[in-house]
Amino acid sequence: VKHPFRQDAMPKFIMHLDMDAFFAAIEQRDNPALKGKPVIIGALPGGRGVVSTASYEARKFGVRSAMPISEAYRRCPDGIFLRPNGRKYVQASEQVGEILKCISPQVEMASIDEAYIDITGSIKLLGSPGTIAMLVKDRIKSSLLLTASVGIGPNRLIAKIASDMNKPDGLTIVKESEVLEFLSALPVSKIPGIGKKAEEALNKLGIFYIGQLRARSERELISRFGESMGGFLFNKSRGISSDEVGREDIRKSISKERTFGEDTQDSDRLHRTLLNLSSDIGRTARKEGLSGRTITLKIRLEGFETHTRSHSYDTATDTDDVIFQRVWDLFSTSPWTEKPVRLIGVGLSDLSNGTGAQLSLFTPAKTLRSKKVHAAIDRIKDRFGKKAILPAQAVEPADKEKK
DNA sequence: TCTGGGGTCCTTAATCTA
DNA sequence: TCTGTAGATTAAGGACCC
Repeated sequence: VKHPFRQDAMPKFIMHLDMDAFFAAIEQRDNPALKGKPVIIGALPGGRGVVSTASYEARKFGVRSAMPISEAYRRCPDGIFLRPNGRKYVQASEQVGEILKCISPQVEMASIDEAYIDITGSIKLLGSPGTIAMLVKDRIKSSLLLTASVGIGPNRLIAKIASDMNKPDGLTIVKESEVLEFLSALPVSKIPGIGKKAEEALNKLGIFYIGQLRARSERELISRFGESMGGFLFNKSRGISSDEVGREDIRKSISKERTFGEDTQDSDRLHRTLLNLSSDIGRTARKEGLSGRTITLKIRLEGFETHTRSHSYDTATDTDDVIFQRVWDLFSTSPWTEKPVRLIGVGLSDLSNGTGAQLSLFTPAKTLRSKKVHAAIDRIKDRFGKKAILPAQAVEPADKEKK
């Protein structure tokens, strides 16, 4: 029997686990004086910055993630404001990962506080999806002293929306047969990927709930929102989404940025900051064995006016000096060198492994010889993906012959 | 309200190239 | 060889996520 989610296989059981107020909960766990108190992790009041995580006590005051810290302080002046302790959170996240790997080998940490687990194969061994969810929650509670909310559904979309239904310490299971009914009455903004702008655009068309979205034709959605977004909306409104878990993603870019305490025009300071950001990027790149050929300068002026300038070179780099020299070149030829700067940032992209030569050095396929080179390159692309680098030795002969 | 830092992906337009 | 075009690539900006 065909069903709407997979034509060629039995439905899976996908679990999404979301740690509750993760950063704040860790701080409360490790400092009993914070228990039961409104704890706000992020920038400190008085500075420029936003809330990263608010404890549930702080949420009662209307404090939310991504809220400017000044606003959070206005709403909750007696809150306890703390800077994040990243290392501690990474460690806790890894511990969560270890617990999940005992349940199923198919675990994907989607962020520091979220994971997808394919539990389809674990049911025979461990019991029903509900039993497995309780097992996970209990282990996290007893060994880490933290709570998590869990959603289970036939694919990633349903699992993710479900985990958000009953926070904190929640558990929501959506059977395949219940998917459409489950989605119908939810606001369109519950679909991950629909933010403020997309929600406004849909509301303008009289679409507020996922059920109303489903009532629109694919043709209409594509004509209004374009091929990509239209197809996305059409599928998600029907609960259609991937059920693959565990695809490790390769990083596509490295970036570092700094917001100044107050806007600055001090070119020495900008120079120093770019130098520091460049060497941070170089360090990260070398640590991960990556180098990049595209450099991006990001600049935010007074009034949040944001610009980027980028340039792609034909050689990739992971070296502090080269990154700096390239980004300085972009900065000094940019038109905003005189204006007060709020933020400055550096990015490295079009990444490849190691410091080797790039695919972009290809010679034109005009001769038989270069066709051979192309065939070799295609084989490498097939095997390693189109971003694969060509070992230096493999490039050089073609290069020499060309000259 | 006054907006961090680290990412990913999408769109659009111009240009290059197979 | 000429011409036309589909498809990459580059650059800039923005939406979105945690």
